[in-house]
Amino acid sequence: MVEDEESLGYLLSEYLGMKGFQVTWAKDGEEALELMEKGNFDLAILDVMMPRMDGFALAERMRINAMELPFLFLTARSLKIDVLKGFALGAVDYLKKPIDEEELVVRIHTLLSRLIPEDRSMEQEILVLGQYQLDCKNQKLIFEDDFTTLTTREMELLRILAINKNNLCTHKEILIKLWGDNDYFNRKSLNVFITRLRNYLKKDDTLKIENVHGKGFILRIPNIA
Amino acid sequence: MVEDEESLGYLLSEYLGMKGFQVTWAKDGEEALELMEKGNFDLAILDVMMPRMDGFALAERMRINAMELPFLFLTARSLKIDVLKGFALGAVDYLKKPIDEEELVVRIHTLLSRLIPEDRSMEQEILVLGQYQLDCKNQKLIFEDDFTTLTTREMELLRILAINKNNLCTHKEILIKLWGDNDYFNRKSLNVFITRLRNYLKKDDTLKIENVHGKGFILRIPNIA
DNA sequence: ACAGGCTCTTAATCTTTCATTAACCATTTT
DNA sequence: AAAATGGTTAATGAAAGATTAAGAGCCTGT
Repeated sequence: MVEDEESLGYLLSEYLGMKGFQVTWAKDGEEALELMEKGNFDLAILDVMMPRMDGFALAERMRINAMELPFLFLTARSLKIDVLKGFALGAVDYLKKPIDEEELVVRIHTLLSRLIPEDRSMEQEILVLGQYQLDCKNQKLIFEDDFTTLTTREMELLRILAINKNNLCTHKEILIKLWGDNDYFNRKSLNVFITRLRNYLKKDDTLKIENVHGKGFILRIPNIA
Repeated sequence: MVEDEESLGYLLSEYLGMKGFQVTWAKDGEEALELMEKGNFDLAILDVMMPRMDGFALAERMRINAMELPFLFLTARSLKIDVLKGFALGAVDYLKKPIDEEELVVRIHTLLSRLIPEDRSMEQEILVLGQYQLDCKNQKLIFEDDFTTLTTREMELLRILAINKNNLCTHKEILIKLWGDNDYFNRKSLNVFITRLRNYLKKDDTLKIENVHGKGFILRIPNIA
């Protein structure tokens, strides 16, 4: 929750805590962005009217920093233009003040129940990567008649890159999925694994793991017509 | 849409149809249930106050009949107890009358994008700039078969200009959005980036980044008839 | 219990990238 | 003409990334 106002912030964080949510209260946009870097949140509640960086600007910055965190706005400004702007920025809800705490709670529950169930249980077993094949279940990377046995981490990383081939996978996304936490050391680990995968994949020189500075990686696999 | 009132029902179904939705209008709960039996719907919009069977009762019946159709309520009764009851029944949203049609549209879009999993259009933002395409997620500026990887700042700046194509983007607006602060040095930085973008874009000489002295910049893209 | 593989993390070091700043010139406004 | 604003190019330094090697756990079998 990002809320500059002491009284409302206190009231809401206490109330939501009482209702079983784990709430972290940031008092301005800067603080919020720092906290979000760590990454372990399910939903952000942003006040629109804040002195230094308003909620809209914060949402914009979140997008720029590639935070894939759903957010909703709280605001007294119920002008139509603001509501539309809010949704245009990608908000999942837009609540007008005065906030009714109980309503907020049920709306959060509704949103979370829609947002969290992201089960990827039905994944493909064998992914084709250029001249390679990745057998996820057996953790084999197959090239012609030969194969390498990958470690669990290597396989999971390659699998994420492969599923999103030719599309950016952000550090955050990868780290949260594989390490459960986005910090300095895990990020270093990730680099080591990227190097390993690059080595494994160099038999097919059309495959490239590209880096997008400050953002993440892209496994580039040329599309053959 | 289930709405007993002639005028509002007509207005809304027309408006939503105009906005590209395929709308079926049921005038009471019974009719709604029949239609739902056979029809393939994505979302139900239920008025709460209806004479024979109200929206809540209808939602209850839908649950009993195991219809797994997401629904939202429209109502003039904004009593807290009603809002809570609405969500308790499984509503995905609860909108208070008077309805603002535009807000309704964006809320429906937001809901559908969350509810229909295959919708990846949100992330795949690709803007067309003359002969170029800007792939925002991957930070690529594509020209024919070739592409350049842009830095984050370059991409964000070009994105803002592109979204407001042929319209002025003020320095202030840009600086607040990308740098979070509007001062002398950031402004100098902005100039450097504008120069870079002009370089990237010169393969299509119909594209121009114009300066409006003392105000800001305009990305001019001729509209082809 | 402990030796020997594995696997992952941490460290150390080197390379690359990119936003910023500076320096200087051009253009526009007053 | 002076002052302010805008444009371009290049240098700089901090941050991010790449690579290699060493260290720390963790199984497994004896």
